[in-house]
Amino acid sequence: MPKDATAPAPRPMRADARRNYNRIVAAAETVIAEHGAEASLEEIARHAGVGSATLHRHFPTRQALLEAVFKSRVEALCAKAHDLLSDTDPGTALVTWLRAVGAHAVANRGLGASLMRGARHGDPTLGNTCHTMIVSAGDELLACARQAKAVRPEATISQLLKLVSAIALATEEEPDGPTQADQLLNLALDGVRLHRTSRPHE
Amino acid sequence: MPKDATAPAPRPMRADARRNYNRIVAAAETVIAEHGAEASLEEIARHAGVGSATLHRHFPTRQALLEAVFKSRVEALCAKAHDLLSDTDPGTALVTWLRAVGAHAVANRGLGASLMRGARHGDPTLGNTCHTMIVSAGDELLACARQAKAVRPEATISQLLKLVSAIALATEEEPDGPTQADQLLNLALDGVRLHRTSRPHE
DNA sequence: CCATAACTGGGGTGGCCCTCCGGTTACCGC
DNA sequence: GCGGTAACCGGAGGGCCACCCCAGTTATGG
Repeated sequence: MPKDATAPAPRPMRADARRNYNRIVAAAETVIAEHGAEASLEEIARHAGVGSATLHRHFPTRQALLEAVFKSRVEALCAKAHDLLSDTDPGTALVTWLRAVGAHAVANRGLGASLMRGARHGDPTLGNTCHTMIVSAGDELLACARQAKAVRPEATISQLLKLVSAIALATEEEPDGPTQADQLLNLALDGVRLHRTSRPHE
Repeated sequence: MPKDATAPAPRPMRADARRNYNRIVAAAETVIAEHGAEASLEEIARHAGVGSATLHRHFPTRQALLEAVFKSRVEALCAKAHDLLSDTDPGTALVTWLRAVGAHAVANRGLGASLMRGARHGDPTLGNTCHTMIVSAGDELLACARQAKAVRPEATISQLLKLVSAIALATEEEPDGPTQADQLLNLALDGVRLHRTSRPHE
C-alpha cells in the first residue's frame, strides 16, 4: 500500500481517489502560488485534470484545501520553533521565528489569511489544525522569552501571530512585499514610540 | 473625463444623473455597513432602485464607489489631523490620530483595505484620492512628532498607515474587533521587545 | 415647444461556487 | 480469474455575480 504520511486513512482510500487527491493538492500549490489563495477552485480542478465535483468532494471548503496545501510548510515552521527552543537567547529566538512565520506568510500568499481564519470558532474540526499547530509551537517560544523578560509580558502568542499575519496580509500583494513586511515587523517589534531611555521625562 | 461628481463643476452632470449618483452612494453606505466592503454591487443597485448598468457607469470600479462612500469619513479624519497639529504633545497627537484611523477602519469595514488598495500604482486618477489625503494629513503629524523626537525617525507615514490598516484588516471580522485592534496597535506602538527600559505606558 | 444629446435599465455574456446523478472503476470474497 | 458491490468520477445544471450593449426615455438648450 502506498504510504503518504500527509493523510491519515482510518478507512483506506481507494487508489484512484488518493491519486486525484494528490493531483489536486499539487495543482492547488501551483495555482495558488500564481494567483493567490483566492484562486478559482475550478481552475485548480481544471489544472489537476479532474472535475470540480471531485475537488469539492475531497475538500468541502476552500479552507480544507488550503490546509492541505500549507500543511507541510506549517510543519516546517513548527519544527523550526522546536529547534529554536534550545537557543541561548529566547527573545531573539522568538523574533527569529516570528520573522520566519511572516516570510512564509508573505511568500505563500494567503497563508496569513488562512491562519487567521483558522481562528474562527465556526469549524472546530475543519480547518484549524494549522492554526492550532502554529499557536502551540509559538506559545512555547513565547513562554521562554517571557520568562527571560525579553518581551512585554502582556503580549499573547495570539496577538503576535495576528500581528504578523496582518502585516503579511497587508504586504503580500505589493511588489516588494517581503521587504516591506520585514520593515513593518521590525517597527512593530521595536515600537514606534521612542520611550525616553535614560529618564522618563513625562 | 465627464464626471468628477464631488468637485463643484458648473453643470457637468444632468440632474437625474446626480440624483441617481447620490442614491447609489446612500445605498452603498447602508449595504456596506451591513455586508462589508465586499458587498454585492447588484444588491447596492437594487437597494438604490437603479439598474446595475447605472451603478457601473457612475462607478467604473468598486474602488471608485468605496472612495465616494468613505470620502466624508476620510475628510473628517484629515480635519482631525489638522486639529491635532496644534497639540502640545506631537507624539501623543500622532498616536491619537493613528488610533482614530484604526477605529474608523475597523468600524467602516473595508476602509482599511480601501486605503491599502489606494496605494496601488495602477490607477493614478481613480481611487487613490482617499489614500493621498490620508497620507498627506498624517505626514504633517508625523513630521511634528519626529521633530519632537517622539517617534522612531526611520518610520514613514506609509508604514504607520499600513500597519494600522493591516491591524484593522486582520481584526475587522472578529467579534470584538475594536478591542483587539486597539490592543494590537498599542503593542505595535510600544514594541514587543523589552529593551533597556520598560516604561510601557504612563 | 422641439431637437438633441445625455442618461437609463433590461437583458445578455461569461465566470464562479456548489450539487445532483448516471456511468465507471477499484476492491474483496469466492 | 471473476463477478458483485460500493466507492468514486465528472458532466450538467442552478444560483449568484460583475460587467457590457443597445434601444428607449428624459432633461435641457435654443
